[in-house]
Parts: sequence; C-alpha cells; structure tokens
Amino acid sequence: MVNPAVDFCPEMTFISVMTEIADMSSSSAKAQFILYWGDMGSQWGVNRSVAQIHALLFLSVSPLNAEDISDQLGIARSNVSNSLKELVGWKLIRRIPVPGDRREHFVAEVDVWEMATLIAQGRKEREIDPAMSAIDSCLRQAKDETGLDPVVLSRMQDMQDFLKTADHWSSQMLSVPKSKLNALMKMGDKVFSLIKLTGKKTD
Amino acid sequence: MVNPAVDFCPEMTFISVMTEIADMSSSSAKAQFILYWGDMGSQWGVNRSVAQIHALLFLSVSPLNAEDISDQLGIARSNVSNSLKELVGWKLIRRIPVPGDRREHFVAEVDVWEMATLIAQGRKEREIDPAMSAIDSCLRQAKDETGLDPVVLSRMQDMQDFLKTADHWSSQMLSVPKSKLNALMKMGDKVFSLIKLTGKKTD
DNA sequence: ATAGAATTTCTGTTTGTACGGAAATTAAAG
DNA sequence: CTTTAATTTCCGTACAAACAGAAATTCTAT
Repeated sequence: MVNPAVDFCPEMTFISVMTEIADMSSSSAKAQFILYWGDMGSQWGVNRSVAQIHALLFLSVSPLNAEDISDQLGIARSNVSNSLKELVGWKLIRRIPVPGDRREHFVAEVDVWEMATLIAQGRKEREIDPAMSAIDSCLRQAKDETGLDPVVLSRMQDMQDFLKTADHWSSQMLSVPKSKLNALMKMGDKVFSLIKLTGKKTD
Repeated sequence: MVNPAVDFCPEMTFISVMTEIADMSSSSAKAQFILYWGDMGSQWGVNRSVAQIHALLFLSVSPLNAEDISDQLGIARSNVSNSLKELVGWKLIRRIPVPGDRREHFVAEVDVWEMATLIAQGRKEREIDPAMSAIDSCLRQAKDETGLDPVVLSRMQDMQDFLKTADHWSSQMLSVPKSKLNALMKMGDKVFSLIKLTGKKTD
C-alpha cells in the first residue's frame, strides 16, 4: 500500500497526488498541465509517469535531477529512473551536466515542432516499420500459396501499397528542416484548395 | 480459466490460438495476416480481438456474422459482440443485411485510403480534441494566475499553437476526397523538394 | 582502495484490462 | 402470447503493466 491513509479513505489517493506536486500551489496551472498531460499520455498508450515527467521537464526552466522529479511528482525514484531512460530513448529529453553537482540532470526538448518530429520518428520506427515487414512476410508466403483466394491477395497488396506510400510520404515530411515546417503548413492551405477544385470529387 | 491445458502448459496458449483459426490451414497467409494484425494492434493500443476481427473482415469476400467470427478466430461470442460494436463505432466495419438470414452480418471498409481516413478521424476525435480542450483550460487558468513564471506560460502557448495548427492541417487533409489523395501524395514529392531547396536550412 | 552517494536492477504488490461463460434481454416467428 | 434464436450485459478469473521499496551495482572523490 502506497499510503496508509488510503486504507480507510480511498479518496485520499487523489488528494495525496495533488499535494505531492509540491512546490506548485497544487492546483496551479502548471500542476494542472502535468496532471492532464499524464492522463492524456495514458489514454494514448504512453504510461502516466513517463508523460508526467515529460510535462514537468517541458515546463521547467532549469534542469532537474531524478530526485527533484521524484519529490515534485511523488513518484518512486526507481520509477523515475526507468521513465527517464525511456524519454531519453525517444530523445524527448537529454542529460545535461550541471557544474558542481555530480547527479544527472535532464532537460526536455522545448521546441514543439522538434518534439512532434521526434515522436513521429519514434512511432514510425516502433509501429510502422514492423508492420511493413510483417505484411511483406505475409505476401511473400501468399504468393507461392496455391488456392489462395485472389481477393485476399489483392487486399493484402492494397495494404502493402498503402503502407509503402504513407511511409515514403512521412519520410519526406520528417526530412523537412523544422525551420521550414511552418512554411509548409501555410502552403498546405493553398495546395489543398487547389486539389479540391481540380476535377470532380467522387465522394 | 480460459483453457484448462494452460494450467500445466503455458505454451498451449499460443498453440490453441493457432489451431483455433479453423478453416484456414492454420499457417496460411491469411491466418498469418490476422495473427500479425492482431499483434500489431495490441502493440498499438487497439486490443487484439478487435484487431483480429477487423483483419478477418478485411480479408473476407462475403459478410460474416458474429458466430462465424467467433468460430473462425476462437474468440468468445460476447467478446466478438463487444469488439464488433467498437469497430462499428470507428466506422471501420458496417452492418449489412443478408436476405433470408436474420442474424446480423458485417463487412469491412476495404478501401485502404478510406480506412486510413477513418482511423485518423477517430484518433483526432478521441485524442487530439480532448488534448486541445485540456490545454485551453490550463491556459485560461494560467492567464489570470499571478506569479506564474512567464516561461511556463510561453511553453504552454507554444503547445497550444502547435496543436491548433496541426489540427487545422489534419482537417484539411481529411476533407480531401479520397479520389484525390493519391494525386496529393504524388504532388507531395514536388512540394517537398521545392521546400528543401528554398533558402538555407538552419538544422 | 574505500567510503559515500547516485543510479539501476530486482522482486513483490497493486491496479487495470482482456476475455470467457452464464445470465438476462431483445427480437423474430409461429 | 409463447417459444426459440440472437445479442448484449454482467461477473469472475487470468493476464499484463505500473509501481514502490529494497538490494545491488556503479560511480566519484579522497
């Protein structure tokens, strides 16, 4: 049991979480943001601790060490340690040395466009690429399988085509220097209206 | 307990899954695809049953009813029922009446571009939109909060800006008729090279 | 080399989610 | 209105992920 008070008063869990976000008046905008972010993360497939730590570092002016984080969020040190490792793996945060302090300190990438790129890259590597090789392997097998319904084969191929195109497109996107991204987004509007005007839409 | 054999032989779980994909030679390309798809789904945040059922319907030539699915995948009827409901919610499958059969039958959207659009729409509604309103609420609070570090405020605003732009862009994208999507993707290449040539990149 | 501090790994517990089976509800046919 | 088939809701179990605390390891300074 994390907190003995919870034994006879379950609602305490919420309260203790709140008060554990220490040196922010507990319901400050910053604390709210961190809470929301953590919640969203878990909605999203990212675990809550990781998302909260990320939010905390994203809003932090100065580098934080593991203990700072553990204290401010009320999360166990070990947990913080693992979460930091994961965030470093995504390159969303990085270690930074603080003179005269031998503990490891961390700062977050604060450019939101850069963040988005990093997340997109990570998701591509962890989700799209494996999917593509899985489909490839299926199709390799399907092609020399006798008596396979041609519709099945063609659906699989459609899927492979789609993944290839999407993959290529996202690579292009990721290779655009972030200084140009805003320009691209703005140009997007023009391109879209152009496209929608050409020919007749079928749906 | 799902399967009594599992009690003394955990590996049986895998084996039983395999043999339960009944009338496809169990390691056929189709069965492989379904297995992969289910696995990917769970990697992805979608639960395995849902993903498997979707794959089965995607590769299916004719509409299937709940019992067909339950039998072919070896998943409990109740489970199939809930999963179907979820897939209908995403509009990835739809009910279709089969003359002379009072059971409900289902078919999947088979156009991969349409599928992608539906998924993107769903994710936007379930993940992006709530995030945006959460941030909005934080910022509303932050603005009339005295003594809030200006850096914190500006970081939150950056995030809000980003989400707004990305949201707008993706709306545009989703409103492109799918018949035009391929054209857009192809044009994409040109636009990207153009962008990368203009001016000097800063990273 | 050793003491002390910082970090990571390990282990048990807790929490949440997936899922099968039964019970309940709904819908159709006679 | 009753009977039977189809579907959904409910509930308990099983599985997996998150997490805290302790133990073990690594690192740094002396």
